[in-house]
Amino acid sequence: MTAPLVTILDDEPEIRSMLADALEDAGFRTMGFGRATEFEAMLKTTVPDVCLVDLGLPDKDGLTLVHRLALEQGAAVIIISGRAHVKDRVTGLELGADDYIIKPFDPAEVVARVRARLRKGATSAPTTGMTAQFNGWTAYFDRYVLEDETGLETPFSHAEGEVLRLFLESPKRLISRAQMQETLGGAAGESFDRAMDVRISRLRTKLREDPKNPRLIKTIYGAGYIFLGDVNWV
Amino acid sequence: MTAPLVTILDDEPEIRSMLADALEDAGFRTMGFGRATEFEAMLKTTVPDVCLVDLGLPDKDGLTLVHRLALEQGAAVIIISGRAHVKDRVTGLELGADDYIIKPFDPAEVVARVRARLRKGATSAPTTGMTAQFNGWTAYFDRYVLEDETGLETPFSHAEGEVLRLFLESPKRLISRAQMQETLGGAAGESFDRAMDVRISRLRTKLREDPKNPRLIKTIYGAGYIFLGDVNWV
DNA sequence: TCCCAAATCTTACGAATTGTAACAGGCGGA
DNA sequence: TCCGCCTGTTACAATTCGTAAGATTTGGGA
Repeated sequence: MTAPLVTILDDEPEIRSMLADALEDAGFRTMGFGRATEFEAMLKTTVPDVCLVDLGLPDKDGLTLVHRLALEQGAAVIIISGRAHVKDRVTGLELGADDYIIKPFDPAEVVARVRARLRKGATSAPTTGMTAQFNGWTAYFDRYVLEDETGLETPFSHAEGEVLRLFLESPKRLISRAQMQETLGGAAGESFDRAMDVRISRLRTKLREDPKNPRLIKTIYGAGYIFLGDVNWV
Repeated sequence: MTAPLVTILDDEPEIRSMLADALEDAGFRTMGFGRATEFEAMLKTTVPDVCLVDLGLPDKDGLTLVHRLALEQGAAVIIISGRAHVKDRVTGLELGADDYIIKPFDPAEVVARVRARLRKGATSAPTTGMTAQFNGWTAYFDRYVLEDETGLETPFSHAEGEVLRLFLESPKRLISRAQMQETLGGAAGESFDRAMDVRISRLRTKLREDPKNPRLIKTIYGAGYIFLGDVNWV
């Protein structure tokens, strides 16, 4: 199994990146979301291990989201909120949250609490497997190897794997540049997004895409990327 | 099924009764203790579901107690402490506590957090044994010896053993450099972290890894290491 | 249809990360 | 004390990945 996946749902980008940095230093994978709708779209294809949820979301009521998460998904839910009243905390926990952290918080404590949640039971959830098959390819994320339909193996790097995983977790769906930047560039410099293009370019090469006619990774000019391909996680 | 049993370990009688009242109102059974020794005596005959532990005990260090509890018993452990520093909270949680509540607290929140712990089935962490088998190798941590599939023995040092144990405890998962630093030398400066690389290099040699194509310990550039191999602790 | 600005792709290069050999200090046992 | 082992440090080679810059493509407007 690969590193546990922690999702971060918060409308403030600085908080997202601060949490992502701390969690990635601790060895977790992270995915960040600024809106509940994007987050919910992800849930359809991916099963996170721990969900950090900010209650003050612009587009949706966080509490009902928490309630649904706790009920439907096996993931642990940790609320992060500026509302410090005992009443808020109690209702949050009663609705199914596993923990409640008050803003402002120390990233180290968040990491510790995420670890505490994972320690118990949370591993029961069938985390997204470490192998995916698509269009003749097989991607082994534990070994960082991409396998041909003929059995020929091509290694891929961590950076390439991050992109590939993002695609495979949300196939046939538009992935905006910002979204990609978020879950990828967490640790890296925020400066130039050309880095992402290079990653994708390198990934395309390994997937032997025809530059004139990409079959798997399609560019949507001005919007983002879309990964076509019938993905099957094993 | 009977009501869950919550134990309260705190040297202040008022706090004990306040918590007991709130918890019993919520439908739990409770047992109160003013000293760690009494509490430990109880543990021999009874298995609580949730343990509330105050760190400021007169007769024993609360943290080591928490550590033992978390390790040996399957019970959930919630620390209640007057020490509010982030550092205290982090160490408490890292030692195995499931939650950390700061005095003064609202009984209603304690009840909510106890419920949250009970909601997810508490399962005890697997205690690591002294011997592990993986891919033809057998590691004896009590003897500091690594055994070949042919029975050939290679001794390994303490430093190498630390790394190997870390790998064997989390196989097929990305282990970040920071995480490794933490469980190994921790205190040392960040600048001299090359020591870790050397440890791993030496371990690789003993495992007879092919430098160009490591099969067991794989490096993830910019992220950490991953140990492939089917581990079986004995 | 043609043109242009913006967006994206690709290549080359260099900074940062990691591997490993060699050296040095420390510690314990003979 | 001497000797051997363990372990951290240094130095240099190898690898990865972001950045810069030029090439190419896209989409809208003339």
